[in-house]
Amino acid sequence: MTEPNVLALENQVCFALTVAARTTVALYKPILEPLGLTHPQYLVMLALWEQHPRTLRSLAEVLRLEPATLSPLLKRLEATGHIRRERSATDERALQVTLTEHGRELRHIAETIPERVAGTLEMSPETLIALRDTLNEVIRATSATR
Amino acid sequence: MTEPNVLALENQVCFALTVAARTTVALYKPILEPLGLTHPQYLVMLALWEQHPRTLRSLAEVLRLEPATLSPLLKRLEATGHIRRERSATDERALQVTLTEHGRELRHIAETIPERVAGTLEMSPETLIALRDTLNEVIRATSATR
DNA sequence: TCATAATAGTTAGTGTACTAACTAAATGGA
DNA sequence: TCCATTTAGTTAGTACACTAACTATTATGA
Repeated sequence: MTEPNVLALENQVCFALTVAARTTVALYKPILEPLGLTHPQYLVMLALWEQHPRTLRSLAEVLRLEPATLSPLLKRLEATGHIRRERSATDERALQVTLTEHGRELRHIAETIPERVAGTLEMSPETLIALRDTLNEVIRATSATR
Repeated sequence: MTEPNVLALENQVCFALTVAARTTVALYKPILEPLGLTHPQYLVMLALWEQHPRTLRSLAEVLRLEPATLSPLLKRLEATGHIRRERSATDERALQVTLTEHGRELRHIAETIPERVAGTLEMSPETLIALRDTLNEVIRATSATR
């Protein structure tokens, strides 16, 4: 009776998770490059296309990132002309993030991206939806304090 | 007939993937801290417990990391006394990575880790295995050139 | 054999992503 | 009202993770 090796790299869900995340993000790189965006920046744009203006805090919450991570990222997005960063008039502490004209227009091009990515994944829509749901289950279980 | 928003953050598999990877890795942090390891360093240790000594290149391949990423990481693992870095006698280009006595001994403690992590995931073994298999499918599809 | 190509690591530069420590502004009792 | 507390961002420091450019060593083929 040979017991399974619990420490085998191949058996680690977390290893599969980090590698899958990296290889999938890498898939976006050539697609996002023409838009002048990195993948984390693209996620910020998705959040802003859904609702803008919104504060750094609001973005940090939906993206599940620390404000300290987002702060310099937003500065880079401003430098590339995608967004504007300005203090809220009603609350001087809050940083209002607004899409520029350029940032708004990118949405039309971006709309073709999910299909292109899904294409190279070679997986049925059902499998992808199931994967997404399981991942959200993982996120829920691993973020008990939120 | 309302068409689904393909750009909705909630619908992005890649977003769920990166967040799940980050929150799951975060789960390991307090567990690995007593061992003086980060999660990427832990993965290197897993690879070395399976087989050592082995070269930087060999590690980069199984971990699916660039040699440039692993190079400084291994230096940190050497500084904390987990491994030894030395040039191969037969090929002066190759970097042989060997576990130290301390690095070998950590394996016993590490053997309890997978169970503890799986516990907080609150998911059945079957679901976890299915998740791992789907992730490996994603990895395969997104790494066509390997 | 000897120049050329291939291979193995390293370094520099950029961009996340985190924690801890900080500043500034708003809030909320006493 | 005014001081303590909370809230919103920023900065500094550490650690990945990538590409591009580099050095050093080994392999190869005319």
